[in-house]
Order: sequence, then structure tokens, then C-alpha cells
Amino acid sequence: MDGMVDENGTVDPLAPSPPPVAISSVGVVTQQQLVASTNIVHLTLPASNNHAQTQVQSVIQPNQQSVIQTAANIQPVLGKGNVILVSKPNSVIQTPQGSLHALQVINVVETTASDDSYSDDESPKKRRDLLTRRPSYRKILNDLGGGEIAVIPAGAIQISSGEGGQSIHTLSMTNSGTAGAAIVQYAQGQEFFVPVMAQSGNITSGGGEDQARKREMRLLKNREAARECRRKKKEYIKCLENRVAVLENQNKALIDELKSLKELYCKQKTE
DNA sequence: GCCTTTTATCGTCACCTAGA
DNA sequence: TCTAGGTGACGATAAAAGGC
Repeated sequence: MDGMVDENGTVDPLAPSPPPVAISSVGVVTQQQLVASTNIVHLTLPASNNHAQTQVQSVIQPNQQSVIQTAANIQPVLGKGNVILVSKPNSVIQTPQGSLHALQVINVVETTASDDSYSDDESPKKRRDLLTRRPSYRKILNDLGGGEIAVIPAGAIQISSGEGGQSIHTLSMTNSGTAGAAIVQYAQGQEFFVPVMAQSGNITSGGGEDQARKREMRLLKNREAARECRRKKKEYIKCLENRVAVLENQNKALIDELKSLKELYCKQKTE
């Protein structure tokens, strides 16, 4: 997912890698759905002195100047829309008790209860699609090893491949009446990709054949390009959604921090 | 179970743009 | 100017979802 990190904020490449994802046993973890596609993991650490709990809050904003400094390399745990609100050592947030609390990032949990816990390729829908969808023409072509494009007239063909003509394999072509490629369905369950002559289905000689071949090549490339384009588009949209989630959480955390600072200020003022 | 609607994916065309 | 690649728009198709 190249570029995703940049969209959400750059990550210092020199910073040490974060520890493996896990949650400390002292923390109480609650999970709330703030945004449709985003899970917020809210860590609430029990205060050591009393029963009051210190809310652990922070903002993930690696590349911004703020009173809230981010721990290095928080970003990598933000995948799949999960946004983790964690504490950081240098936060200016004080506890209601007035003592500066060294809130530490313990670890980060990755949720398991939502769809987001699936990897991109493993969501239920994706997996279902993998089971039910016919592979794309290109995939079929690639799976069959490839780039060879045979030009044959449209229509059904019979191939005798067995001994004494025992197994005659029928090839039936779909889309054969239209310009462009056709799927040839092989009787034994295989399919392969065969471009069909654009005009009448007849192989023309000379310049016509060349033109047809050029056209097929262009269509093939454009098909690939369209696929790639859609993939990038999806990635971009996902990236934007992640960014929205991150910014919303930053906003929320900043509001909370402001509230805390106000409380602290009022408290110190009254003393 | 059948029909209709919605959603996702794909291929193609047309257009635009950058580079040769 | 030509060409290749990227992308929006459109229609076709299949599957899921929902209503009956």
C-alpha cells in the first residue's frame, strides 16, 4: 500500500520499529465505532493510587507540530482503518489529581471482532468473490502461461486430441459476434482467451490482419490499464477514508486534551 | 422459490496528457 | 505529430440482498 502512509502522515524511517502488537494486562480496552469504517481502541489505564482511572488519550500526527508529540512509528498499526488512541510519555496532559502522569504507550491492540480484522484480501466478501467469480480474461490468460495470442475465426471448433479421435473437445466461443476478444470454453472445464477478429470473424490478410492484431493488442493493454487504474483508485479512496478517520480522531483527542488543560488550569487557579 | 433492485466488477471507448 | 499510458463514462454481467 504505497503512499498510504504519506497520506496519513509520514513515518520517520529512522525511528525504531514498534513492538509487536499486544495489549498490556493492566489496561482495560474498550472499542467503539466512531466512524463507520474505523475502529477506535480506547485504552483506559487504572490509576495506581486510587480507583479513578486515567484516560489515556493522544493524537496520531507524526508530521505535525503540536503540544501532543507522537510516539515514533505509530502509523504502521493504523492499517485496515483501526485507529489507536494511546498515551505518550511527553504528553502535557495532567491527571485530574494534578500530578503529571507519565503515560506510556504500552502496546497496541489489533481488533479481532470486526471485518477490519481481515486483511484486504481476506474479507468475507473478497473471499466469497474469489470462490464464485469467474477469473478475469487476463488472469485466465496468465494462468495458462500466457502471452501467446491465437487468432482464430469466431465460431465453434472441434479438436480431436485423443487416440483415434476418441476424445473430441468442443470449443464454444462466447462474444463471438462482437468485436473484441472472446472466451473460448474448453469442454474439459478450462477456458482461455482468444481475440476475435473485429469485423466479420474472418481472418483477413495483409493490412487488415495487422490492424486487427494492433487493435487486439491495444484492447489488451487498455484492459490491463483499466484494471490498474481501478486498483489505484480504490487504494486512493481507502487512503482518503483512513485519513478522514485519523483526522477525526485527532480532532477528538485535541478537544479532550483542551478540556483537560482547562480543568487543570482552573484547578491550579483556585489553589 | 421467484422476481426485482442494488452492488461490484469488468471490458471498451473516448479523451487527455506527457514524452519521443 | 504520433504514440503510449491513464482515467472517466458507459453498458454488460453476475452475485447479493430484499420483498413477496
